[in-house]
Amino acid sequence: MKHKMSREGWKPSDGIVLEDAAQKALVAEGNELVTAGPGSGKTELLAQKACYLIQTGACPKPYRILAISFKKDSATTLFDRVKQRCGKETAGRFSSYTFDGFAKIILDHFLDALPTQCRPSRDYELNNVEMIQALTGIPKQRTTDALLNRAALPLVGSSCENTLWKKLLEGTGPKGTSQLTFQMAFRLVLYLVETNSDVATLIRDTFACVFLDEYQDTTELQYALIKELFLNDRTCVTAVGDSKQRIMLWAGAMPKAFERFKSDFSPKSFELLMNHRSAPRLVDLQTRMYKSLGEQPHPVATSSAWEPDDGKVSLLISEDPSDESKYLAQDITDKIRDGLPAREICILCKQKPKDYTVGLVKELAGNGIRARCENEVQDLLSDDLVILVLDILLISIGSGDSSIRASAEQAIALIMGVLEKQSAERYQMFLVELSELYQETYILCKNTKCKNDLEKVMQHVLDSLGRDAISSNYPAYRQPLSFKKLTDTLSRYLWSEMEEAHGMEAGIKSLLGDGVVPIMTIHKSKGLEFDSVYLVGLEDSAFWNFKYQPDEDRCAFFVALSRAQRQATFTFCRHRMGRDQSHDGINEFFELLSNDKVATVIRI
DNA sequence: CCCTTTAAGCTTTTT
DNA sequence: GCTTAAAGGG
Repeated sequence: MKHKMSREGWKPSDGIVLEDAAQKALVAEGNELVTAGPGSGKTELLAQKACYLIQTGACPKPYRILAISFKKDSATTLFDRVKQRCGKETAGRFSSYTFDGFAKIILDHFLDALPTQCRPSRDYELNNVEMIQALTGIPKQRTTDALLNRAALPLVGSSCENTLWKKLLEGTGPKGTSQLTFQMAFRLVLYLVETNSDVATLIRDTFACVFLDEYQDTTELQYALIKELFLNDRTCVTAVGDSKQRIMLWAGAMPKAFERFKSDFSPKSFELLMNHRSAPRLVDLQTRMYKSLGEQPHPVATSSAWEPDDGKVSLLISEDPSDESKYLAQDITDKIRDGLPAREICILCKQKPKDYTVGLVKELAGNGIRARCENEVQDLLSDDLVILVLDILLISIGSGDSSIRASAEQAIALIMGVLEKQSAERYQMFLVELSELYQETYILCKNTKCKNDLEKVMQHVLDSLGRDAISSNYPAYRQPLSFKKLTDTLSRYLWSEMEEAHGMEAGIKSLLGDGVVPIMTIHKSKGLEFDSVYLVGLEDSAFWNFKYQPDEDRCAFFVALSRAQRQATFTFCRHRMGRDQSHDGINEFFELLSNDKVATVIRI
């Protein structure tokens, strides 16, 4: 085992050199608030800080580090980075959860400590939307949440919100399976730690350090839990975020998140001043927006890999979407023919991406390039089991590379409860079973003639893995009908891809997004980066809310712009969606882009 | 059944 | 703000 390193002697791993502010934030003790603009390398900072805390003993054994993110994606990325930077052993004391994942673990662990009148059944179901709708008779999730939120735990009295809670806790089926919304589960956890000091102490004594990712998006409820658990003189809380990228206010993010953290946690504040992502000319435009985004203007350093004049911002003004589509399609096609991968390009919209890009998608298709709204398939493709099923199909037809084979093998071993260490003999047997599964699946795939056949292949794969075993490894698949939903949707999507792409291999790769230009909303693009970004529809009708939420819409524009590494293009059409378009309401963006030091205006 | 008025959606994640 | 769906009146 490696011995403890001294704090002074510790150096970032993999030859990473952190900027000054990041280095200071890394070694600082106590609570911290880090402002991390786009491309500032906050994942790197958090990963290195985790390594530092564990390797120097600043987070002493047996304490762990807890990182909380909003998306699964960010949670896994952060964990993987820690593993990559400082190895499995160190990562073993690093927990990376989403807010809801963290809450669920607490709920599952301490469920019995809840008072009986608000205790869900052990086998509670989470976010079973249809069931919750059926029980409440309310179609909209947000209305349900708003009503349920009014109830005071532990549900004394019989107000209508308490009755609704009780109805959902009583749940469905003969055994009375409770039906919880995510918000209910979260509130139960908050109640638990507020009222049960044993539970709260157990959690506090597990984690010495807490990281809060994308802190600007924290909701009131999430903040209450963090404060309850980790505002004390032993836990060090590091909040990392950027108020310039705060576009979730409308969905419940705390308007004064940073002020609250400052006054409650009295943190040391740091601001990262590098932008490792974008070229100088794009960064120049980003910093010109600081003032209107409520931040003190200050220089932002770019990566030395860029030339000072690198980066290009354009504003494309056209009469109608067909001109626009032709121009954009040509630009995108040129890039792809020059060797830029389709995934390095992104087409962004403020809203309704499908409506804004029908013409462009057709035009690109004419050039042999596929573009797709990621919003539709994202849910499907962020499901681990879906990816596993697709990987199994790929491997079976002989198209899975070694990394896919390895990750599938690992996942299947986990499902089947086979551990390599446990018994080499047992593992050998498992490998034989695995190759049989691939063999059988291959034969079924070969005879796939319609969507229905495809569904049967998937059912066979699921049966071979064992549905119960899958359920215990993938909690979302404990719910009835979830398997049917998977085979249903996945076979529908895959079959249409296979028809278009002529064949299963091409179909799967295409469904996975290989060679496809992504189209998405600005909101979905948060946290991502692309070589070239096209924002289609810089028009009043897309920014209709600007009058009422100018700050948030400025942030949206900033988020779109800051996704781009090399090129950002904004488009305005005088005529779209069957009516005339204006930009009076969002003229500040046009003034910015009309400055010829900043952008090139193209009129066609 | 048709016309008018009213209300909601638009931008989201999480096991 | 503007579109669409639901609800209400004749």
